[in-house]
Amino acid sequence: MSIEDSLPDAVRRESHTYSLQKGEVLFSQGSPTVGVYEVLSGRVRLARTNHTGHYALLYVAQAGDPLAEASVFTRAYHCEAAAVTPAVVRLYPKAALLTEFERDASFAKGYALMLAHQLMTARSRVERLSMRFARDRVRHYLVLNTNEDGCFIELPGTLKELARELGLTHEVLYRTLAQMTRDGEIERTGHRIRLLQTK
Amino acid sequence: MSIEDSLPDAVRRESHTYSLQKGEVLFSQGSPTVGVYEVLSGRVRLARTNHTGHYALLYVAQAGDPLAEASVFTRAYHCEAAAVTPAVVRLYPKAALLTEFERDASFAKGYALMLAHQLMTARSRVERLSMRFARDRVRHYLVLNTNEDGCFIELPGTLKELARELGLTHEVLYRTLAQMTRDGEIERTGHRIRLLQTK
DNA sequence: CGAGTGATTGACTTAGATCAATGACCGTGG
DNA sequence: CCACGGTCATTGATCTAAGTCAATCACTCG
Repeated sequence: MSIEDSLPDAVRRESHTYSLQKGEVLFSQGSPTVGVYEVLSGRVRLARTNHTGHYALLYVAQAGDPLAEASVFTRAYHCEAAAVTPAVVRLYPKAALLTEFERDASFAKGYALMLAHQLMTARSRVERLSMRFARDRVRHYLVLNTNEDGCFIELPGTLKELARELGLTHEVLYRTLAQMTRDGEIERTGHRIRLLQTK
Repeated sequence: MSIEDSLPDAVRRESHTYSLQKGEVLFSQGSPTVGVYEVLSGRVRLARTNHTGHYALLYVAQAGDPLAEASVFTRAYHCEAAAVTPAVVRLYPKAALLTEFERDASFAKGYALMLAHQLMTARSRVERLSMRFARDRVRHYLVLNTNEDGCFIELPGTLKELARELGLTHEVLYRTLAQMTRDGEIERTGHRIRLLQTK
C-alpha cells in the first residue's frame, strides 16, 4: 500500500535521496515537475498560495508518505513543498515512471490501486475527524486498525503521534484511553491495545 | 476532476443508473466487484465491519462523488455501501473500465490523475478538520475555493451543507461568517463571498 | 395558506484545550 | 558509572470555543 511497493525495480533503480534542512523548499508552486517523492524521515508540508497571497496548508507528509503523486501527469507543481523538520526524501523521476506507465499496464494498475487505497484512507480520516467526541475518534481508529484477528491494535508510534493523527491533544487522548480502560472497552499492555466486545 | 470527465465514451455508453431507497444496500463487504459507481443524487455511505462485528464509517459520498474507485482492480468490495437517503447512482462496469485501462495508456493516466486529485482534495480536508478554530477552517476553505481571480467564492450549496463539510454546526458557521464580516475579513452577497486582503 | 427548510441570533452547557506538575525512561557526555 | 537534559506518559485544575436548545424571520412549493 505504500508507494514503494507499487514501483518496479526499473523505477527504484533510478531513484535518489535528498536531505532537507528544516524550512528548506523541495519544490515551489509553478515549477516544472521532476517526479514523485517519498518521505523517508522528518516531515514535509505542502501548501498553496492564492493569487491574492492567501496561504493554505494542504498536507503534511511524514515518514512513509508519498508526495506529489499527480506530478507524473502534470507539467508543473500546483503547490509548494517545504521541510517542517530536517527530512530525507526519495525522488522517483518522472521520466522513469512515465515510461513504465506506458509500457506496462499492470504497473499502471498498481499505481492507480495504490492511489485508490490512499484515497480510501484519507477519506476515512475525514470521517474520523468529523466526529465530535474523542472517544468516537479513538474507537474509529481502533476498529480500522486491528490485526487479522480483529481484536488487537499495535500502535505504530507514540501516543502523542496518535493524538495528532486523531486531531486531539495528547492529554485528551490519555484521558480517553484511561476512561475506556476503566469502562472495560479496551485493555492496554504497553503499545498494544485489545478491543473488547462492547454489546 | 470528477470521475465522469476522465471516462471515455466507450465506458460511458455501458454505464447504467440505479435508484436506491433509503437504507438500501448497493453492495456488501466481500461481494464480487461489478464496477465503479458515481453518486448522481442523494447520499451513500461506505462502512466496514470488523471480524469481531465492530463497525466503522469510511466515507459518505454525495452527488458528484465517485464510489469504490479501487474496485476496478480488486475481486471483492472491502466495505459495504448503503443509501443514507433515497439516491440515484451510475455504475461504470468493471469490464469496460479494465479493457480501456489496458488498451489506452492515456485513459489510465487520466484515471490515475483523477485519483491523485481526489486524494489531494481529501488530504486538504484532513488538514482543515485538524484545525481547532471554526474561523481557521472557514479561511482554509475559502482560500482553496476562490475563483480564478482569487477573491470570490461561489458557495455550491447551502450554508448548512458547508457547515457539515467543515465539521461544524450550522449555528457556529453563521456566527463565524458574521464575525468575519464585522471584522472586515470577508464581504457577503447572498451565496457569494468575497475574500478581502487581511494585510 | 400552511408545512417545511434555510438563515440567523441569543442563552446556556460541555468536551476538549491549556497550563502545570510529576514520574519513568533513555541516551550521552563528563 | 552516574548525573542531567530531553521526551513520553499521566493526572489535576481551569478556561473557552463550539455544541445544544430555542426562537424568529424569510422563502418556496404544493
